[in-house]
Amino acid sequence: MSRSPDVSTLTLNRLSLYLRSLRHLQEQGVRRISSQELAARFHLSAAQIRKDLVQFGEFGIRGVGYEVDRLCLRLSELLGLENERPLVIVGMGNLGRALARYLHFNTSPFRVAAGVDNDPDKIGKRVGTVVIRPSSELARVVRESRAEIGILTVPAAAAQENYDALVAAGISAILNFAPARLRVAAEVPTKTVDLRIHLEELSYYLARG
Amino acid sequence: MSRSPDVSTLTLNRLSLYLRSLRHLQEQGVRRISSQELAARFHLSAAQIRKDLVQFGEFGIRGVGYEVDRLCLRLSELLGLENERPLVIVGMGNLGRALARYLHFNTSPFRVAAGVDNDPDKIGKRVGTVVIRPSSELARVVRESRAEIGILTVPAAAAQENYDALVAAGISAILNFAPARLRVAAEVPTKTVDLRIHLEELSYYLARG
DNA sequence: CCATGTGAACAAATTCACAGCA
DNA sequence: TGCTGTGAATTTGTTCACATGG
Repeated sequence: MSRSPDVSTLTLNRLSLYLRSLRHLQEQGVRRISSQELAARFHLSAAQIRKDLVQFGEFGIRGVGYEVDRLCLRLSELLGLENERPLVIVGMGNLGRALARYLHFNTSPFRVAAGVDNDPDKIGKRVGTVVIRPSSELARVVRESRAEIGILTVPAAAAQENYDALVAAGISAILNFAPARLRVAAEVPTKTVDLRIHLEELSYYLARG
Repeated sequence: MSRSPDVSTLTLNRLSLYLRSLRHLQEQGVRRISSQELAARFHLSAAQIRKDLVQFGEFGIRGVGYEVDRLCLRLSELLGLENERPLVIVGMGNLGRALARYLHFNTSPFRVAAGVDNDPDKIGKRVGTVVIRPSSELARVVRESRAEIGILTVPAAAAQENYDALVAAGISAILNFAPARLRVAAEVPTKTVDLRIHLEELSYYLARG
């Protein structure tokens, strides 16, 4: 399979926005749209939309614009959203349990397929539709659930260890919520969502103007 | 008060990382550290550390490095982390409730001071230490709790409306979890954490390699 | 025609390499 | 000497403006 020329995270994240915007248009029955109008409606940049899209093919029609249905489909394929994407949550504390319920609803194709924790009191408890299983069985849980993406919601101190366990269990990508700087595996794309960093950024703006 | 030359989000977020790293060193009893060693230990870039820091003053000693205690203090001041920062959570669904508990522990100076929801069944219920109050009283809740930062955890469809309500209630900064493109108030720094976008990025990497 | 696709101009961010000071 | 602080070089990302083609 040909390795596409590296696409930046910024571009990729905008593709998600475009897709979301286009789906709104779809619901409104809009059939075609120009980059200019798309930009105007959703506060985006028209030139950037075109530049972003053209990296993946010529999806537009000169003089006309883009067909909404077609572009939705292509973006959805590009982002790999046509297949189910089972998730496994590692760490069923407050955040893990909330995500188990939250990601269950309206986040297709992502579906929480399993959850593990190392607290014996939690094992066997049910959250949403998943039953909590022991961290020691992570590899088996990953195999059985066919989970591809791991959600890491353990305390910072346990993050690296559980990250490594996910990698060893054969997971293909990881979304980390622990406020920790991970030593990541090169072959496992990893994103960290660090709430504290966001709060501290806002705090900075509060402190100075 | 002098408006500092604009500092980028990227720099600001790294300052948070530096502070966190330095606190680890502090606990280990390290008194001084060079940018090079700091970079090596936490997988950062030495030149970038220096560039980032020097925007805010000359904190280092040539030929020696940085004093850990002093730099911690300066960064903490810079980021406005010396004062309590009360938070108000708008939308006490799964995510809101989880954050109410999660942000309660070990996230000083951030402290969840209040939570509101518009579901009558939830009003008066207690989550962690906060009692859920009605969204209609948001302005009063903000005033009484002295909340400066609002955490927006409502469904996408209700995001703009609740965002506007937070602004009207006099909040100073907002952290938004709703997967929605907000029309933001220029004077209210706003950050969005969009889980779906992160998942879709990972999905892209799974689809191509 | 008119909106896409695109090279060239511009801007932002990072890295390099070294001058200068403790 | 050895590190910080810093201009210059490089890389990365965005915007502009127009040639191209349906």
